[in-house]
Amino acid sequence: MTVRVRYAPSPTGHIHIGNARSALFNYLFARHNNGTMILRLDDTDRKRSTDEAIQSMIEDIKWLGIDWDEGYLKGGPYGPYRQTERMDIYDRYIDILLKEEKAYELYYSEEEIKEIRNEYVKQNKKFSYRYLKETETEERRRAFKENNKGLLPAVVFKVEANKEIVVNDLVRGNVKFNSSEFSDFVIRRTNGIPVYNYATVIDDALMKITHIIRAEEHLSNTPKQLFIYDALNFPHPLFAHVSLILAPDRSKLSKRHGATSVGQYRDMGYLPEALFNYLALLGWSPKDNREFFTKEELISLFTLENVNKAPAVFDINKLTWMNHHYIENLSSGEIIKRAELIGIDFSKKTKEWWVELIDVAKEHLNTLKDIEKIAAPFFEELTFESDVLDELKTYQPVELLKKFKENIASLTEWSMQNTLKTIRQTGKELKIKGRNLYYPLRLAITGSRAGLEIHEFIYFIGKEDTIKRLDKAIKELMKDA
RNA sequence: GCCCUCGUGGUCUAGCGGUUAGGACAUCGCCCUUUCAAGGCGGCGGCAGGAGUUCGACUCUCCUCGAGGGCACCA
Repeated sequence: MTVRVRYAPSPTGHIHIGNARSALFNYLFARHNNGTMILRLDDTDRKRSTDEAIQSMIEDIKWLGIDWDEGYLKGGPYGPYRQTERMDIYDRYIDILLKEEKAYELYYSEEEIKEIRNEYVKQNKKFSYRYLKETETEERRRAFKENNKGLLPAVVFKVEANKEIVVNDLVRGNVKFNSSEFSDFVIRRTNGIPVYNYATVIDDALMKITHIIRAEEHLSNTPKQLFIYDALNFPHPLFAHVSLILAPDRSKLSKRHGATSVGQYRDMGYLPEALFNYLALLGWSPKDNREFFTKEELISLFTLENVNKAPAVFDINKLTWMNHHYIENLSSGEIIKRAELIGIDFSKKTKEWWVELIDVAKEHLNTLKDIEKIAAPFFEELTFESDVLDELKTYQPVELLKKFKENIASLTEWSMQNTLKTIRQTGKELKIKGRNLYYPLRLAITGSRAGLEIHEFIYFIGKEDTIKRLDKAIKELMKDA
């Protein structure tokens, strides 16, 4: 049996981190088993599934490094792969269910149902479509047709009472439900569009999906889907319900927690290989103490047995640490290429200048965006925040700055090595060393507490600018002396 | 309310009846006699609780508690 898995997002914009991990697990599982990865668009929510939304979803998934063999944009033997293009197929099976009396048509509008349901809730009575159907009159049917032009009666699936149903789940074992916990449910709306729990079954069955790997939030609805499999005599697929990714406060990761989409992480300067690696390790473990894996290694190691049952908190700190590692291992040229892709501007200096800068700045970069932070002082006038100035004063650095200016001015051969030598030389002459030597120079020349090593910074801004900056700092310090 | 799932340090995890409970991120300290950062070394910190079963439970069973998810003409 060849493995066939699918990623079936509802394209409503950028891919959510949780969905991205589902896609990732499907992808790894497919590749590990030499199976087929299918991309299907569950776009029955027409309001939200715009063309732009589909575009950014495709961009995100490709950027992350996930590709697929069959489906949207690729075609295949079981198409079309967009639910909105499969309406005739859904209708065909609706007809079968209706004919076999496994479903029924209900002549109530959505609004009417809502009202009735509210009424029932108020009276503490249990709502059921079945009762409505049993008490439905010929008169109501006639009235529905007359009053609801263009609308069809809803189609409701009949749930048989008191049947045990088990979800065969590869990560949770056999999860048992009793059908009496469920009541009849709508499978086709009055507007003719089928509902998720129905459409997904038709698609998964017809597309011969063997393993459904998806988030745990779907587990409780799986019995409903299994009822439909059974009603249509479709063989059950195997399931793998993967735990949710949680925010630091242990609730479901949502917009109020900050960045939650793949696109946002790309724009913040995270590398796809870092996100890929990090996400793979969230809820899955190779049972090994290593942390860094290439895509190929993950593919060869990935199995569903090693998927974790407990939900996992998304930790941006660890992602950032991982990202730093991946950036540091890229060549400076490659880093620039990647950074250009997210719109970082390299036009103010030559390519050579940037490569040289990034060669030494690499180890400071947590994200690609940090390049802007590190480069900013080169393009901005030197200014002093009052607290930085106060701190600088505590070193009483005027003599040091003057001496250093003198030494740097007489430096003939401009190199990183020599700027460092000049600092040491100045220190020796004044008998200052360590933090007392380097830190005031850093504060005076950059106006900032962090960044490149100070001799590197001096090298990159050049002699003239260094002297100008020293003058400015000295002037600032003398002001209220 | 009903149903389902889960529970190892702050976080991600290894462990599948006998371990000084291992690793990583974060945090703290030290070192790198040259700063911040990076790096190296080290420290703090954990089996949710209670009953069983067993010579012996993080590991097996039950209960409690806690967390999350589902119960839509959303997906």
